[in-house]
Amino acid sequence: MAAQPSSETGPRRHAVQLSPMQVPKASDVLADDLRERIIRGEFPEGTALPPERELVSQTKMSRTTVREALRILEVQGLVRVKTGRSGGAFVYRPGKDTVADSVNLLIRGRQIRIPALLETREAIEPYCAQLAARNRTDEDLERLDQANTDIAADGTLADFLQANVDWHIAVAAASHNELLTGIMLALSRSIYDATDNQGFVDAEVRRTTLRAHRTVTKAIRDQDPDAANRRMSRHVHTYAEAVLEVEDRTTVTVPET
Amino acid sequence: MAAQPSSETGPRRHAVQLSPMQVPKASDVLADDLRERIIRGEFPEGTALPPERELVSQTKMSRTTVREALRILEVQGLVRVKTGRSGGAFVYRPGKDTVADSVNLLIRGRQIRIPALLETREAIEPYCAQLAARNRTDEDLERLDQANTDIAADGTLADFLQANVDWHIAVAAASHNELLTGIMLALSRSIYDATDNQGFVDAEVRRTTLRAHRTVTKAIRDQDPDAANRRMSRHVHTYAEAVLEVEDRTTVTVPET
DNA sequence: CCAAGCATTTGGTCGTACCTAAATTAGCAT
DNA sequence: ATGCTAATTTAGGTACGACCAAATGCTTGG
Repeated sequence: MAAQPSSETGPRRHAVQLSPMQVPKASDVLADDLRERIIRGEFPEGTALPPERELVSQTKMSRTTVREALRILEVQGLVRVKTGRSGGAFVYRPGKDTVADSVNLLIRGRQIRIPALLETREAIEPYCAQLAARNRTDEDLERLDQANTDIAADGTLADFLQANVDWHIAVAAASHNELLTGIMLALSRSIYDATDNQGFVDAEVRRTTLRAHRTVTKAIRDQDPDAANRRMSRHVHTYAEAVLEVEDRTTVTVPET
Repeated sequence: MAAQPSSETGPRRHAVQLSPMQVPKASDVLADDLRERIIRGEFPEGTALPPERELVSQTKMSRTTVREALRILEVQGLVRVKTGRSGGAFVYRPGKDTVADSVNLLIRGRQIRIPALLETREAIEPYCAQLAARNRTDEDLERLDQANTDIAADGTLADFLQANVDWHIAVAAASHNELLTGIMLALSRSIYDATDNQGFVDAEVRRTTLRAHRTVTKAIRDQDPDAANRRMSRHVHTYAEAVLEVEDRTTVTVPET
């Protein structure tokens, strides 16, 4: 059909030059369009997109295509699909969960080591605490205190770790920076998973943690950004060192392949 | 068919109690399985999954289902699909791009403001510089120098911004922490987009930027983590203030809906 | 008035047919 | 023999059409 350039010496019938020709997939086109509208806020959160068959008749695409488009958006966390009558695809603004998921994928797939996780945390959390000290509201303080009492309560290991994570997240939330909060959320989940069956958390660690949290919380309450930063920095650094020490002792077994 | 509990006063035929029953979607099951295998490294990067029709006969699922599963993995960046003979789904390890994409979604969808972006950068980059000073190799230094000469060259605005981003990414890369690098990659892209048509970059800004980059680069070369952290902190903070100043002046027009 | 059962809406799965893209192979002309 | 063209083959992309399963709403009988 088309005249190919064949080679430099070939007889060029026409001087037309075409780029390699990119034919986007129909489902991507639909997905891109819907995504753009969702992000622009054209549909408020929670509204239902038209049912699949309706979209079919509107777009003149096949149902297969429409469904693939919806699936793409679902994976990206832009819609949630419910079955049944008055079901359908409901619009959600992209959330921190999506970021957390992809970070987790990165971590697991690239075999990111715990040290790297802890380093990242050391980078982010002190600044979070600093911002928290500047921007915290009274509700933020309540959440922090709640997490601290949960930590103080002698519960199971899982309880302790959860309360621990809650506190760190609360600090991030108190920074009132959604992006930082999202990243911390992702990190926390992964650090939790990595630290879970690492059983180095004894009573001593718990007490130390609680004390550190209290001092940081106080700095945040007193709106002392500098102290908050410094103390948090110290805390996460100490924690990291403790974890790494255990790591080194346990690194005999590398579960690979 | 099934005996419903109907109400508390109803005649319970049997004492059996069932949880609300969650039936995972077939495509999700397949996707989960494949994802798990990919992440575990069962298939080395670049290998082709069996063709769709082959998967159909293996899994006894319909082609629709198989295709949806593949689409999910594609969106998550775990496979790339090529058409044509000897095409198919090729395995890729999850990369930083995926994280960058989701961060961008979060930023655009949640209308994250530039200040929040800059704050996040202020949190991460100094520590990146610190790690870079500790872990940098000679190749890292080469990339940094290259970016700096690119910045020095009097090019277009886009050229300058690109070179600027390259340098910051190079710093992150020199930290040899893939996670931090991934996050910085995502941030840079977004900051680039946000700063692009903000036209506050004049010759003065360029000169200041170059000077700051040089001092940080020197600290990294000299393997002085403390200085690297301090100087980078100063640099990004200054830059942030400059951007915010322009922001305040320009905030007259808020292009919304 | 209320609950059991039916009907409807809407997503989920399946199967088949056909189109299109890309690589290989066969064929034809020089 | 060479080199271009055309057919073939393999794979994904799209389109219908049918039917299943779940959730809700509606109706009807008590």
